[in-house]
Amino acid sequence: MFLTVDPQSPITLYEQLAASVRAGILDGSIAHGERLPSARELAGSLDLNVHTVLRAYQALREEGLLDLRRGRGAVITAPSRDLAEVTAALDALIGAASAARIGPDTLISLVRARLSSTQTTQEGPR
Amino acid sequence: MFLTVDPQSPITLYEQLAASVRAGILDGSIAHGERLPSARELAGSLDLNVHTVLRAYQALREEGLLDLRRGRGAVITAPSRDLAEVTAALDALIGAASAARIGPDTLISLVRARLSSTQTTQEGPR
DNA sequence: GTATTGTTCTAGTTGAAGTAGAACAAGTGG
DNA sequence: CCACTTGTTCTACTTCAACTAGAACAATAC
Repeated sequence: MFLTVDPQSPITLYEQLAASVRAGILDGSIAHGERLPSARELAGSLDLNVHTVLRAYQALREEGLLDLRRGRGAVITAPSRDLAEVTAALDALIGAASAARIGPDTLISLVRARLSSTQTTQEGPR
Repeated sequence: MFLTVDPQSPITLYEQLAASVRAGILDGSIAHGERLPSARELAGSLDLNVHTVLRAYQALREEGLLDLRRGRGAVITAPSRDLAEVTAALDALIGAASAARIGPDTLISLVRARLSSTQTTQEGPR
């Protein structure tokens, strides 16, 4: 399990951490049912404040990816997914954007616009 | 030309405005060579500060989408693109993500990760 | 020349993010 | 039962980017 964070990034620390966990869940490096390090522990090893870690954990819980309970810690509730199709679609998108000379910011804007115009499907297992 | 901004959005105002212009360029509602409203004018109609508008303009210039000059204003330097393939790829991605029950935040994270791992192609005309 | 418009500067406010420490409650494990 | 762990909640403070505000300035248009 490789959870990392870059203090220099413009993206907030808790968001980076959450993204790191999401990625781990997706690619299977963090398995369903697995327990994440305790907030205090992870805060220590990443040199973050406990509250920052907890904020990431709570964001993940709101997405239905994590189960948080006192005394027990943070347990993954979402299964790994088959990413083959998503990865393929993603590659196709990056390729098409590159061909059309569309920059990173523009592409992110496009994705966001499409996402917000669509009904947001709740994440996690049924 | 529909440039809008939502003060309630978590996304910064200047970034929203920049995204709005990028979208307009892409779909052709803002043509190559067209002149955007002056910063003061746009600030007035969007109820923003002049500096906020200028910040958006300057971001777009750094992306090679805009040409800024005193007295003349902001002129689009980037041509409209053929978005057919990009849109198709984007739809495919959204579909695949939805099928895999991947949420908006996770998808954005994925796209970002893919973008930063790839060489960022400079935007705009050659 | 005059008006327009981006550029640059100083200065202040606001709010989210992050840090810090403490007390508390629910669960674990002996 | 008891000690320990761990998330929850609370207050308080710092920091920094975003935003606002106003002014002076420089290049361009007409």
